[in-house]
Amino acid sequence: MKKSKEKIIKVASDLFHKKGYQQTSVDEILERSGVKKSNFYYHFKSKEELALKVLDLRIDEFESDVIYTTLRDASLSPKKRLHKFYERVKAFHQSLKCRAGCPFGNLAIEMSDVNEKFRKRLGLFFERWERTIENCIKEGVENGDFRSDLNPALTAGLILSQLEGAIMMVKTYKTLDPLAKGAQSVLKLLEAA
Amino acid sequence: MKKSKEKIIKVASDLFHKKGYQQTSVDEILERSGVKKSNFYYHFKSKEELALKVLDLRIDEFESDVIYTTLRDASLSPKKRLHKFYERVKAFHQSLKCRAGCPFGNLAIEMSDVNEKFRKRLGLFFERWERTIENCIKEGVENGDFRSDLNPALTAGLILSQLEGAIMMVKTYKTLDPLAKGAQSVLKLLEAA
DNA sequence: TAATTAGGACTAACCAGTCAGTACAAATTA
DNA sequence: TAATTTGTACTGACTGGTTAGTCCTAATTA
Repeated sequence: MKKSKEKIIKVASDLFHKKGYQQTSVDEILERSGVKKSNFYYHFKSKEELALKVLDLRIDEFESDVIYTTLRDASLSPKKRLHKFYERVKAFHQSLKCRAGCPFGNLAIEMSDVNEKFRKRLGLFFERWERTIENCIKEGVENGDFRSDLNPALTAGLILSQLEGAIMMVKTYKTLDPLAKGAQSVLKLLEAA
Repeated sequence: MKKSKEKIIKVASDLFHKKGYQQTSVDEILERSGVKKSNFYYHFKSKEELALKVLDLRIDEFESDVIYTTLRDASLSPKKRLHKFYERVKAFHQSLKCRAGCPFGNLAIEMSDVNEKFRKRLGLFFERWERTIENCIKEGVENGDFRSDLNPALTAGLILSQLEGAIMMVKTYKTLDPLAKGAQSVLKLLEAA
């Protein structure tokens, strides 16, 4: 049941990531998923509705993915958490051969001026992500992993921005270097003296 | 004469920044510049050629803009240079009302997987920018503005990534906060003890 | 029997790009 | 100096393809 719907979502999720929302045509989603147009519009009232659904799903998946949950893995020290987080992010972009980039960052740049629904969802998502990093930093400051004079909230903002920018550079340079060096640099700067 | 060509470039430069390359139609450039299509194709052999021209011009302009040249302003201490640089970037995005984002970062994300010509130009541009920042950091390490254990190249990479990510967040949140807080955070972390 | 899928024809707007030809001024030639 | 050529800028009409989305009927499946 609803096999077509699932197939559409899967294909669309991949295409939106790799080509962006606006550059992915409904016809291409249809062709790749082997679903007929009439069936598509039976399940979704518009391309926008599909994309919003796909975004919500991607956010849910990511927030329960190891990459993300590593940040609150209580079995690891805050410093180790951050280190492992970066390793997993690197592995993800390696598996993408330095293409595509961050599904959320891409969409934020593409859609923030164009569609408020996308912008708001992405804004809330980034805020949650930032808070998750903030807690990790806070704990690290408390247990002595990180410099005692760090402002956790400010530092979390820096880490997330740096990460998104580094992924942009990975996509541009087609090397993992910006991510590897960025991680190294951040970890070094946060380190307790 | 060639007034049409200049008008096209001006209008296209603005539209490419605000809407992206692929989402800007030749027809819209024509409408806004009051130039006829046949005239457009007299001056440019394709939309791509125009966009490449526009990109080259934007890069040239930026590299001689105050925002950029502040980074090598020998009349200022390295720390002051960096501070002033962030202030000018903030002013730029304030003038854009937190919309549009970074013309180069946007294009890098949009085009790096799609068109090698764009990707290469942007890659070289980012490299030059990074080296400019690197020199500023190096000098700051030498004169005692910044921590003596900083690796200038690594730090420059971090600063540029963080900047691009922060601009992404500015566009998403529609506040200058990510840029303001990011600058504060970076300056603090680089500070000599 | 109700939900789902197939099939296909259609619309209206939009897309990048082409084409043959016009207008005019400056340079060249007779 | 008058006639001609050349180069630049421009125009309007057009092509072939793509876009998201609609409409309707019939078949299939849970």
